[in-house]
Amino acid sequence: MATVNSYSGDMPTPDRTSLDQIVSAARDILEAEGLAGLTMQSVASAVGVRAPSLYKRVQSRDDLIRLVAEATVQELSTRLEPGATVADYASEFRAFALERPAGFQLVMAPGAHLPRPGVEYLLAATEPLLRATALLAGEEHALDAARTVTAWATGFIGMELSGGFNLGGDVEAAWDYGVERLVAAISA
Amino acid sequence: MATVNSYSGDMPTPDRTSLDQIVSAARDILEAEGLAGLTMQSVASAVGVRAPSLYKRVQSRDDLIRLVAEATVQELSTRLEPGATVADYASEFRAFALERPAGFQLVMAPGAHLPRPGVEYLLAATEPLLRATALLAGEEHALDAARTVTAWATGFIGMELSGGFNLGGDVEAAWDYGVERLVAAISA
DNA sequence: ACCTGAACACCGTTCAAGT
DNA sequence: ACCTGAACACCGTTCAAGT
Repeated sequence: MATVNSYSGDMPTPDRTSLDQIVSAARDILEAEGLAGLTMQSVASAVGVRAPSLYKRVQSRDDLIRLVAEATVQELSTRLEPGATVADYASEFRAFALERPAGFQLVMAPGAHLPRPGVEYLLAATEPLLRATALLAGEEHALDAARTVTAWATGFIGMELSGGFNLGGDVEAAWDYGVERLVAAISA
Repeated sequence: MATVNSYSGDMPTPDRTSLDQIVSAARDILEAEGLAGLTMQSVASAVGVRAPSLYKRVQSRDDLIRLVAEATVQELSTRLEPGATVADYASEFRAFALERPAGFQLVMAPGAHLPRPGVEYLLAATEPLLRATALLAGEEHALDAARTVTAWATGFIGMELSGGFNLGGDVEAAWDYGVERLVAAISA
């Protein structure tokens, strides 16, 4: 006679985890252990299953990494509210990067052989910046200006995260100097 | 009786490879196969020995990666001749990055858990740029200006390499626009 | 002295077998 | 239907044994 916890013929077993839980655990492991530490086993263990079970929800480790990247851009998008100035946008961009450095790097500077988030996620994140740069540089230079600001901010943050500022000096002051100069540079 | 090729007691066997050859092979593999493809076995096979032999010249895979990063910065340094303008410097920087994208990324945007080249290598590479920015921005802003230019160029190239320019538009024109604006921005 | 095979503890991934 | 152990082909690294 079947008890509540035993197998009862053809009754489907309840799911022991979910894709959301897997991606969320993967994001935390990425920040704590780096990309090399993001293994199928570590993720599986974090959500309470064995590694092979992950393949029910995810096609491969690369697929999981792509989902992590997409969740990261999506979170970034919600942080970058429309209506902000270019300086606000840059500030929020940097704050996010310092909170989730590994995720930020995965999105903004992935290695050549790493999966990239779908274009639609990147477009959503750059939308509000484009509106801010249009105000400064004019509609016809909005894209160039947005790229210039994004490139600078991404490069700056990357150097900051990888300790590239070992020549000394005040990092905050260097950021403020850069924002000020960039904004002036793209203003028509 | 011993022949030429057989072991003759205590005579040391001639080295079958060298550290230079190992690092050089590793750099080529990095570009061709990515960091994940840079395995001790692939490097060993490229230089004609077995993986365990590499540990005679290299402490670990991470140590080898550090040596690769340092050789890459060193090559970059020799390319960045003193006396160049900021625009020249940026151009050469980008040309190098497009030739050795994986090495460039390893040096300029390493993940948090990757080995970094020693500071002396980075200092040597930034020296000529500091002299160029001093001419434009004045001695007291030379460092801030150099960081701003380097951050922008690194970010731009990173976006270019990772396909971040999928919103369309002319990448060369965007580069020229950025250089022009940056140079103007840091000029006193 | 340098190099190697064998071994160990890990990876990602597949698949038949369990419930 | 979901989950698992066992298996396979890989990793990095160590070490005793070969020359």
